[in-house]
Amino acid sequence: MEHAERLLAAAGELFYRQGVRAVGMDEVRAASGVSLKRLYQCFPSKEALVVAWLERRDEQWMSSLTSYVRERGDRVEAVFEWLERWFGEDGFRGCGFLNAYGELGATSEAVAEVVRRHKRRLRDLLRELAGDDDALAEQLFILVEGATVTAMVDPGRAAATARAAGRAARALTSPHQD
Amino acid sequence: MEHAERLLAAAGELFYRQGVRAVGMDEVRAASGVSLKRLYQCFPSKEALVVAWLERRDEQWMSSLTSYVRERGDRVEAVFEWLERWFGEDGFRGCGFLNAYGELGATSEAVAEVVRRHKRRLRDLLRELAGDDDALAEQLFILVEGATVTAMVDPGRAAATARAAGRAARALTSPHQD
DNA sequence: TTGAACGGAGAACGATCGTTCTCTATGCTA
DNA sequence: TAGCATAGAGAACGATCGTTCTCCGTTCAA
Repeated sequence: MEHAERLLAAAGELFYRQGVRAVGMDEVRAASGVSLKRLYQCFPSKEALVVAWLERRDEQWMSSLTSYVRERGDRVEAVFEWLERWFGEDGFRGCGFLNAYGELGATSEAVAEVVRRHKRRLRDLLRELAGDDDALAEQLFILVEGATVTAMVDPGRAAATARAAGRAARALTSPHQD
Repeated sequence: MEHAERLLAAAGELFYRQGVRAVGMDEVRAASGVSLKRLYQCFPSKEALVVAWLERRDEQWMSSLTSYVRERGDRVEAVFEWLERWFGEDGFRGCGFLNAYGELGATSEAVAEVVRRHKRRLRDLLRELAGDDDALAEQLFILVEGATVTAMVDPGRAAATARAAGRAARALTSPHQD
């Protein structure tokens, strides 16, 4: 359906930029150009819209990161190059999943579940890039998460943050080589 | 004033557990036992209450972490031992500052500012523990932030997350010694 | 040309929000 | 005892929320 896509794009932009609870359904209607009646035909509640947004964001975010690192020979460093680009995008405001979890995770189990699923997928990708080294993958995951929230709070130094995390990743991946 | 402390304790618990916007002022009144009239005498608006909560939390959180590492000879590893304890506390739900920033940072400049100030203080402490090595301090900061949000989303593995971050910190601090 | 199904605009609804106001009881001062 | 300031309980207010409903114009089959 055409309308669902317009709704998800408009709602996602608003949710990400302002936080979920700060955005009313009428604001989604105005930004998407889809009538309120059809909005509720596509998504029976605001919670359903939020969950659908996060699922779509998971697919797009993971697919963008995955194809970037695939094109660069599955090197771990490519993850942090990709992060640096992402942090520099207009309107970057941290991890939409972590923000949604902090805001709604205690209230909505459906939101908490889709966030955990996204983080599991990210961890799986990092484990694969780490050659199935679970301990290293966990450290890389922590670096990615830490760099992302740090870049959110201090966007002026976001590029430096991504590079610092990338250097840490390199040191952890090849601890005896520098 | 006695009432302000009761209000901050009750409101902080609610804000941290449920998210700020999910908590109404009447809920704060009920949990604190302070009348609505006096609540607004102590804090002229909800935003003022939120900011005061974050400032108090900054003092308590930083002072708890600082005294813990001081008692252990200012070792960097002590930071991650402290994190592991924190993650295991009842009701742990990640970093209250990051959660507040994600929820309100785009709306309230006062909230954004107090969060940035708290993160600056944490970074300053880590820089001191890192012997004024800025690059190392930045990596330690990223590890602390990453471990905290990871522990929020997956509390069942929070202790393992803290230890993984601690091992990464050790490797980065003494890269040629293991 | 008629009529029935549909869709959009937006009014309406009940709930809840942050904030203020009213009312009454209490205690203190003269 | 009389009068006044104060405080708490909670009603009230206007705004806004998520959600539903009403109205009216359009489309298309017969």
